[in-house]
Amino acid sequence: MYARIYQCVAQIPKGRVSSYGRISKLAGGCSARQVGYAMSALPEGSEVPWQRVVNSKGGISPRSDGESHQLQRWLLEDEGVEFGPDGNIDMGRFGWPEETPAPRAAKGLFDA
DNA sequence: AGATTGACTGCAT
DNA sequence: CATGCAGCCAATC
Repeated sequence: MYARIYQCVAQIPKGRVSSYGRISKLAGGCSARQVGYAMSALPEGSEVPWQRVVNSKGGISPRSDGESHQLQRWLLEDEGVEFGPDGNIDMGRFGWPEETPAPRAAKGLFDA
């Protein structure tokens, strides 16, 4: 069912993250909710890097667990993803796909 | 079968 | 800049 979503999530390169909305579009035009729903329904032993899926703010959405979101952040940091002071990820650097306006600042960050 | 919820998103106030 | 509301599609009750 969610195979499409899981597949898209699995396509996220290591050290990158994507938002529900993007995944939903990549998944075939579903809604972001279905992505989140799929994540909630995601089995524990899944090979799907659900941790790379974040909200539009590039941050982690607190779910029912209350602790898993911290684990998610930990996993992302372990992959090389850098979190901002607001607990958000720089979509200009780690966002995937890089369809962001890519301000010249982001380019500099890449080189930096 | 109808109503409600859901790890969301974007625009409007 | 923070809160509110409507849209989205699918699953669960």
